[in-house]
Amino acid sequence: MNKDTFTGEYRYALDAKGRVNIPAPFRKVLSPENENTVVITRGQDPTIWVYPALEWQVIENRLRELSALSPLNRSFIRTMTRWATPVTLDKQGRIQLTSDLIQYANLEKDVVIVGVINKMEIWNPARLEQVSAEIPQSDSEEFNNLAQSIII
Amino acid sequence: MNKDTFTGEYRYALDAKGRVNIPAPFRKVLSPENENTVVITRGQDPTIWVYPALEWQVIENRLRELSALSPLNRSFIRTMTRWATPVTLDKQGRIQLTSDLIQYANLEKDVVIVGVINKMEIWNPARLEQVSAEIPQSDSEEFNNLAQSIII
DNA sequence: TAATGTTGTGGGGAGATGTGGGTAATTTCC
DNA sequence: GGAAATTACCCACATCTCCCCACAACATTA
Repeated sequence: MNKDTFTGEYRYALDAKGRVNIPAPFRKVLSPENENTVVITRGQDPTIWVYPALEWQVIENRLRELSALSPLNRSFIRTMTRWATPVTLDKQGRIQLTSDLIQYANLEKDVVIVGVINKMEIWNPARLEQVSAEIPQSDSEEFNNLAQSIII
Repeated sequence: MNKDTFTGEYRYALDAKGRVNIPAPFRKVLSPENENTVVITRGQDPTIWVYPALEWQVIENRLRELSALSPLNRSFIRTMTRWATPVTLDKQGRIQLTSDLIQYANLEKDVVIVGVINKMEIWNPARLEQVSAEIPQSDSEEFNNLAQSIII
């Protein structure tokens, strides 16, 4: 099985302390070098992105190359890092979310965790449906072009 | 976890003596070679920049390489070094700010500390929101290009 | 069916963390 | 040199966070 590659969708409950389970199949492919640590941050959609620690370091290294002299770069670095928090899985395989991220993703009790190859996304189920409906789907030309460029 | 690399955002209170807490997660990644010492100085935005002592030495070396012959270089070197003050964390993990820097960053009781990879920034919360709103964001082409080249 | 392990969810308690204040040492100014 | 002000270091304590244990539901195997 591919290491650090996540696919599939799972439903869990966010508990009163703001903890959420990482799906057992995802825990199994999370490579040991991550030391049970992931980085949670704001996604581009209203969702929480969950990167394996190693994968996030790639982003960090790229950010480090950017000079802080340009205002645009400073702002970009800040928006990227501002919401990023490393968290470690507890003995039960859960992570603790920050209240800001819970708010940002509109999470309530029930959440959906989706594997999107190199990271996971934590969604409010209703929001996920909403966004999925808005975005062009299989009937759109763009979607077909993408599909043709990747599927073999 | 990456040493001397800071991400995330934390809220603290500046006390009557001008002291602020360094977020516990940041203290944990601050490598021992820094000997609990950081350098605080004026940021390019209205914020206080906080460098680990080691990282500041890298900056100093770069400044040293800049020729002092050009007036522009002299001015740049002067503004970077003029306000730079090394401070040591106390037993509780706080640092003492200088009144000049507090004024420069418009700090009042509540402050926000943001990790931006190689340093931290101490902000007046209102100022941070203001600057974030001013700078071209997702609607700017340049910003999107940066995002596409870095986000994975 | 019984036994055993895995998974998801809840909660309690020890230790860490954030914040205020006090006292002694040091500096500043006349 | 001495008084006043500032700084540096230490202690106190309420709150919160993280780590551990518990347990029910389900799956797996003997």
